[in-house]
Amino acid sequence: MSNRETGFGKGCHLHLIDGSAYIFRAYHALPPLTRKSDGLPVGAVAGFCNMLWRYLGENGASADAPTHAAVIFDYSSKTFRNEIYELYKANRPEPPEDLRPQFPLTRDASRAFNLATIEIEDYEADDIIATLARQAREAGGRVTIISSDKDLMQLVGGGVEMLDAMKNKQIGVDEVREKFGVGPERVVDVQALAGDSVDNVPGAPGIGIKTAALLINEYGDLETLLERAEEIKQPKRRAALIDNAELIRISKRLVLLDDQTPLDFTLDDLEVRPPDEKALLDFLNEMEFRTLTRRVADHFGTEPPAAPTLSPTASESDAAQASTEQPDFKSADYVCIRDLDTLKTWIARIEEIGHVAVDTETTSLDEMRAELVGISLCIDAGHAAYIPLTHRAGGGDLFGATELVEGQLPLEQVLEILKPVLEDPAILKIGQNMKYDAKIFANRGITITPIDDTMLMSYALHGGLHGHGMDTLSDRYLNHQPISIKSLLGSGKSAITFDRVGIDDATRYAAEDADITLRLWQMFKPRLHAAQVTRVYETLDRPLVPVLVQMERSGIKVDRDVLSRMSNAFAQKMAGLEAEIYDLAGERFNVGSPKQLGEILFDKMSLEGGKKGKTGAYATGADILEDLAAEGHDLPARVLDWRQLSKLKSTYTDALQDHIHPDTGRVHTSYVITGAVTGRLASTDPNLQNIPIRSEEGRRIRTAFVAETGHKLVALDYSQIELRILAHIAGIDSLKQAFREGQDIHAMTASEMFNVPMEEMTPEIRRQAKAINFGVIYGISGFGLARNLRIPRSDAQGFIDRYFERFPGIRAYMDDTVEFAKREGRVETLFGRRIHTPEINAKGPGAGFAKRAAINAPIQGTAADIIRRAMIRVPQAIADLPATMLLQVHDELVFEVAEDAVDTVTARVREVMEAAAEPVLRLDVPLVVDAGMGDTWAEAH
DNA sequence: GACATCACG
DNA sequence: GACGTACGTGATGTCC
Repeated sequence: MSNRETGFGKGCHLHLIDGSAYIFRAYHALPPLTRKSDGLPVGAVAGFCNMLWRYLGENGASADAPTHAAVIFDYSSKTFRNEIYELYKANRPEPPEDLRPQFPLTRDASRAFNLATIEIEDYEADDIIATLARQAREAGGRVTIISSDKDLMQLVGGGVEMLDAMKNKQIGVDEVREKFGVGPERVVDVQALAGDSVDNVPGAPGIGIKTAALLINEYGDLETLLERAEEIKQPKRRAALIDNAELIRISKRLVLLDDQTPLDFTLDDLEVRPPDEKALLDFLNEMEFRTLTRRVADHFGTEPPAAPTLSPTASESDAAQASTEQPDFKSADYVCIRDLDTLKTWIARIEEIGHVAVDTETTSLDEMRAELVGISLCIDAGHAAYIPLTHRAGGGDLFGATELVEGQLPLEQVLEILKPVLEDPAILKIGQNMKYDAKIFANRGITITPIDDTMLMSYALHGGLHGHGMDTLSDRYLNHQPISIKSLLGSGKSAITFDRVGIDDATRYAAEDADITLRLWQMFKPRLHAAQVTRVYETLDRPLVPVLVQMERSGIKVDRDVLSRMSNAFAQKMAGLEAEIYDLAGERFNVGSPKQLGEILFDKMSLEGGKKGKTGAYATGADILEDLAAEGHDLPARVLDWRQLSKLKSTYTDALQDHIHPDTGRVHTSYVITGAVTGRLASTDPNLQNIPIRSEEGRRIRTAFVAETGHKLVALDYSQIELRILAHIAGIDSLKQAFREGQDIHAMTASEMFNVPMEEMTPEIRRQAKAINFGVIYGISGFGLARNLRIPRSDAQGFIDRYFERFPGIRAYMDDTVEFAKREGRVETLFGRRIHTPEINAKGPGAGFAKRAAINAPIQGTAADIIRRAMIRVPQAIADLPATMLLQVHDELVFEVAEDAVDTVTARVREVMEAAAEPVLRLDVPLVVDAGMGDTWAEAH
């Protein structure tokens, strides 16, 4: 290949720079810079350029300067290794959105530095590096690989070294041996055994680098080891090797680099050339890297080219930029689009820029019933447009119906024109609470994608600090109070719908909303990185939007007759109870009024009981009435019965009927993604996450939730997920072991705590241990446990003390978590979701609440993250099956499935749910999912 | 609109 | 030593 007489050979020194690795490292190491003139993300490019410049500077002068150099990139994520093993690198998340446009720019950067820039389809950068390193070595030259990637360490030796440019650390044979426990020539054997969760190389289960090195050193090499696997004494290791021999061999093929990559150039083509002064400066200037441009210009002894930036005084910070360059809201330009030409001009501009803030105006907050009234768009701060579509004149005839106002483009036509834009994968649609708009569009046959959502960004950034509604965000982050919807619609009975709002007012309001959304997006987008919540936003929150859109639009079928019959039965029973209650009280009063009830019980009948706090009213909660009933008083007992029926009737059997959609015959709840600070969803209108189940009477309500004919409801729920997570986080070996062995965890806790053998366990002791287990998750206190178990506080404290004695790791977790929260003002889930705890350092009772919330949040939140991950993966897993995901109830998912697909769907969903933490997280405990099936939700659970 | 109550995980 | 408490939600009815 190379001409050894005159070309690459002895005395030559080849530098191979692992470009792809540096992009990712630069991206994660640096704050998210954007180009000032247009907001193009360039942080990774900046880091990459700085690295190259430093590299050239350090090497240019040294005696060890490279004679040849190249930067090597990955061509794409799919390579020939996917042919060997389908799942190779299947775990890799998509690169973050603001990194993607930087990939081609880094190639440009490499070329601007006049370095040979190489990428080859189907091959990873590592293979090209391996091939070039082999060629150089065979030609008698030296090689330095600028990378810290452990996958390249197999190449070290025989004149090949590595250099971690960021740490400026050499990696030679000794360093490789230190890392892998074997020499470079056996690195692949160790990697094949140990596997790699990052690249999804399977390896042998239970064998890590340490064990792998031990085995390889003992048997010499991998093949010998596999052939003689029967000789291994440890039964687990032996089985792991014998059972997985094939997988291990595949793993080796995955980690073994291909040093025979076909290349259409020679080493001689990689000879170092000095950078072209003008090309380099032009590139850096175009990227608007001022400091580096100046530095490079100084080096060449020339003037830097004229900066293209707008304001010479603007500082590097985005805050300064926001205040100097953004028009204020007073001078904002909001237009009303009433003709096709204007609309098309806007669309052309959107296509050019590649993103747009979108907001829909409708007649209802209920997306399933809402009529689309208008759409607003915003491309850059201060410039927004509103497209009125179905505004109507006020007044109207007897039924309120009126003709459309003149001067509006036809709805259908506008949707037809907008559809390709809204569905264009190259145009980012930005919204505030996009789930709402996505449903509005979905009901009109438009799948809006891809999206960004400022509400979800705020949730990831500021969870626990404040709400994430547009008014709050605009006030806090833009210092602007938007036009209130109330000022347009009024409130209460006289409120009008948005279609009755005048088009001028509507334009001001709607365009402003889109404008605010765009400005919030510009502000939040770079902050996601700074706060390290990009992964949370991009992998846990945003992808949930289309999933929930599908679930909410599907709804669940509810049998009105069942509910109606139950309502009647409840009414009758309540009437009977009321009569008894009046009789016992000696007068008629409103049983539903705690105030009146308190006066009857404690004043008139002089029962024991006290006043309560702020309002001075008697407390008449269920626990107090239960105590009274236990003492033999009939009235409180009857009231308890009445209250239960009243609750079931008003909240469920009556209210649920009103939520049955007239067209679909189904109930469509709405999930609030930002509803709970911990990462849980909240369900509203109606809340389907609190349908009764604990009482037999209430449970019957679930028989009204039914499957379509020929279908079944399937419910799958995580067993004890929060306790499992606690065992993992706190690292409690005995609990972890119990979960691994499938033991009764509450009985085991009881046995440990009270020294009762499992065979002699009584339900009562187990019940107490169960209460303690739950208490621990909630940030246990003697008072709370005492109240829950109805035992003296000193006894409860004794239990807790004993518990901590037996499980000291739990106390350590609690103390560490509270300490972290006090120091950082937040806690985190295992997936990096941040939950802020602003009250934790407060004085007074608030601190107690904050402490317990801080202890609970990582546990509850990690569980919430896990089921989010499952929900995001499930639709793909069952895409080919006649099944629909309908509901989520924190640790449970409910599906409607064609009868003959029940078993397949159950198996697939269970698999997804049980593996939902992986590959990001490898829990020390198994996740177990229970499943049920039936014609109604009562049977399925 | 605040409060008490009670449904769920 | 006192404080005042289990964690996270939403819907309903009463009362001001």
